[in-house]
Amino acid sequence: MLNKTRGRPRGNPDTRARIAAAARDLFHAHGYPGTTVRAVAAAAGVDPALISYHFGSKQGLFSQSLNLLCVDPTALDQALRGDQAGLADRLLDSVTGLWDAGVPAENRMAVRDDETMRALRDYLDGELRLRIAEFLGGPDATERATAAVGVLGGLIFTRYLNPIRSIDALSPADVRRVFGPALRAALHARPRRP
Amino acid sequence: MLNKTRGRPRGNPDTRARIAAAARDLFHAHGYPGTTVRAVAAAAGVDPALISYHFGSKQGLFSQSLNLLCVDPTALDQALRGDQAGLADRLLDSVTGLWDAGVPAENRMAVRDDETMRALRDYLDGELRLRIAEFLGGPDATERATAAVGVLGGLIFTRYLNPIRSIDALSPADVRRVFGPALRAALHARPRRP
DNA sequence: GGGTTTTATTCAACACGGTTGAATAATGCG
DNA sequence: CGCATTATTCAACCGTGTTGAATAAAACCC
Repeated sequence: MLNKTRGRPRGNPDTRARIAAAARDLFHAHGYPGTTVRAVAAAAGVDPALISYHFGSKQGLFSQSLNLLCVDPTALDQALRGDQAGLADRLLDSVTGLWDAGVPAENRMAVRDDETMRALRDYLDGELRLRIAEFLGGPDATERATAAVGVLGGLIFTRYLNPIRSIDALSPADVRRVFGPALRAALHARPRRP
Repeated sequence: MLNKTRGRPRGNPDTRARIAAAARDLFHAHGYPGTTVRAVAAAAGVDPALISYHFGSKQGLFSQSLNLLCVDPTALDQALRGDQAGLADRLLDSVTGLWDAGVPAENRMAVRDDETMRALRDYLDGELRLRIAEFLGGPDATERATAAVGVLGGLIFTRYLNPIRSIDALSPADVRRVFGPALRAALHARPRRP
């Protein structure tokens, strides 16, 4: 940490990876604004300037150390296979399975900063919505997929990003029970023509 | 902001109100982290120290200058009156009416910081959910209200807080069409017992 | 293998952000 | 009037992210 000699160190210690690991832990525990560059540097046993050198900026450090937090393509692949009747349940399970496991309940609110939001947005709009529309097929497929993305986004928002108690407290089975009707309607009910 | 004399000024200019007004505009335009205390002070034509004096801290300034941003009780009162069949539409209209008017589309993402999130959370869980449950009545009322809050939270999240294009682009009428089925199902379909 | 370039690191300093304490002038109360 | 209170500016402090110079090891080249 302190008073290490100047210049390049002996051997090839993968300092970059150490920094990224420390950053992942701290961002995860204290969120983006709550994590200082100096704290990451200290945890990694390194000078603060090194992180600007390796990652360009604090924002770059964040982007590059948290890449696959809310985007797990395999979970979606499994959900988008099978009969249409069970689609809603499979989608709900894939959401709870991914987020409940990945983020301990205490720290869920910590992952709520610009980069994560942007990643989530791109994922919902660019990936999830299109794949659901493709799977549904038929008339109004894109509008029904949009509605479904709205419902799933609501679950993610009210359960993980800004957890409100009555939804945070549900078990995964309860999530299926409570959100099932709405998601099924979003997926399969024809949006009425006015 | 220039060279004003030290000590108390003549008359009784309501500087506190000027500061609050400037703060409201800037927070609204650039969000909490993007708004510096010094910028607010400059916009109000006062010394930065004054805002610590009057509001205690930047956080205090924020709390006291933005109180009713996403909580307009009268809109909810109107929605929770009338027949149950039209409830979903009235709720959706009250959301789009409130947010679409209040926040110009460009700056919607700016209102996304801890205090706003907390206010929104408390509102969804403490106010909206309870009132909807009370209005619905009958068995499973609280669970159906929870589902409805999830759907409405999804709309707010995917349209205003972290707007994804396909939902942000909808007209208020489209919102009714697209979200209507899901919200109606959430409100009125019995959560199945497994 | 020696000389040069490239890379990885520390150090010191900068600019900016929020906050605080002292100084100062007007107001309000007796 | 005299005195406490209040509203204001100023200068300074401390913590933040970032940058440029110095330095030492590694990698490359002929």
